Amino acid sequence: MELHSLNRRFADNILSKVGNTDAAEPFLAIGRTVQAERNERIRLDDEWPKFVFIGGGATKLVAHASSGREQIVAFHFQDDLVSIPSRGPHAYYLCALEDCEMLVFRADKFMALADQQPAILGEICKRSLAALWRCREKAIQLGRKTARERMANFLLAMAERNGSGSNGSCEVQLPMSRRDIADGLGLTIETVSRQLGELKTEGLISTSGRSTVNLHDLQTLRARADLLPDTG
Amino acid sequence: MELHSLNRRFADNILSKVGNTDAAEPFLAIGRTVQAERNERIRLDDEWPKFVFIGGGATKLVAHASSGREQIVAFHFQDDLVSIPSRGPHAYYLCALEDCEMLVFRADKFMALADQQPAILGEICKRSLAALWRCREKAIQLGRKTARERMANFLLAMAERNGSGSNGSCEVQLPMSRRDIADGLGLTIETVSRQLGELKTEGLISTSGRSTVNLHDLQTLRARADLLPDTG
DNA sequence: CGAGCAGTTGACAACTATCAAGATTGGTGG
DNA sequence: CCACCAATCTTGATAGTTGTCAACTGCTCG
Repeated sequence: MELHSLNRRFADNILSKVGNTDAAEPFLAIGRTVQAERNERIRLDDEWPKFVFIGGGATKLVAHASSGREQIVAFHFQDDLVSIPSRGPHAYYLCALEDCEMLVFRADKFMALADQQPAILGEICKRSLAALWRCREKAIQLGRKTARERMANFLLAMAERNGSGSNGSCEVQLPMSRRDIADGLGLTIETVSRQLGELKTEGLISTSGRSTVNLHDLQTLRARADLLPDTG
Repeated sequence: MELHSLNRRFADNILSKVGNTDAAEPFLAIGRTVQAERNERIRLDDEWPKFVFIGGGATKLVAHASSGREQIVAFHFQDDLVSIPSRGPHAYYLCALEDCEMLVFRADKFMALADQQPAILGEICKRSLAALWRCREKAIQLGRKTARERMANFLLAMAERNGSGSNGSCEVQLPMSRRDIADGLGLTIETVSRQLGELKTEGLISTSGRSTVNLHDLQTLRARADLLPDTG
């Protein structure tokens, strides 16, 4: 992706409702363009909260506690706007799952500009609330679900995002390693591996290579995820 | 708290930056005043996402999965603005920890009004992001902390919010039951009780009655919470 | 084709949940 | 003011799930 294309994409996604294309300039002036390779951490000083616009690629937002334990707090993909706090009780960093391109803004400056454009503010608001809702769903998973339920839920979520095929069966490409899955679900890689093994044994899924998973019985998987029925 | 006072409080907290006191009227027109007693669930139809302004009292935002398992996703107190999604993978409800008074808004109508007042939009934005950051911290706890660490962290957080006394020691009033603590930390009440017991045995805390806890050694508790050191 | 890393599997330990009694607490009514 | 009651909390014994450590297997990519 060329620079021009990144800026364009940012304008289209975040500033689209403004109508005035000049609106992009002050934002681009305070934004820093960053390219990151697969598995590269995006360097962000801890001093200021940031907003990061993902122009292309997939990223994980990781928190680390001491003792080397890490928790992936969210995955973010093309066109997402990620809010990253400065270092608090835990330190956060953004890491590329695949080659990425992004725009990094100091949050205070970004908000100062947004304050002058209600449409942009509304967009940020909408996205923040969506992120909050997703984060709550993750909290429920981490607090009250078994390894089996988390795994089923994860596979279904991936299928919804980028699964192909339908009528009860579905092929999914996992863009992340077992470690990332584990860090996202609050489990260990061994437990993830074992859960996949059990699902295979039961015939609910099959795998080929490291990243391809075939879901054979979405309905049973949904039951395993222990979500609420559609109505009730 | 009288009605007038509730409306006033809403205006002061959420609309304060507008300057124009007439700005409150359209909001109050679409808001529903709700009183709730201790342990009462606030009835919210599942149809629409909501914003709830807490005029007074303390509340818990609870998600329930099937199997009767519940996870408290956040506690909210006076002057907080709570965003509640409509029923998704899990159902949410707001519940009063003590007698409460609040204003309930349909989120879409609320946002439509806010869109016309950048200052209000900015305020919502700021609060949403703060809620997101808190939620992420909770996710880390639920995903990667032991019962002991969660308990220490919880006590310290409560101390920070409403603890009295200082110089290494601190008295805290817990406004919630053991069940609520457990549901907030993703544990069972028995585990919560045992963790408190251990902390007592070690002399780090002492309790009197059900809700008073004395923290005797904040520094050691902080170490127990496994948070990052202040600089690192 | 082989090296190195990612993933799997197994044995075991640790932690937390579950089930089941008891013990406190704080409020109520005598 | 005291005794009692129901609810809440604590404690104990046990089982189940997940983490830890270690060995092994199988991808991928040079």
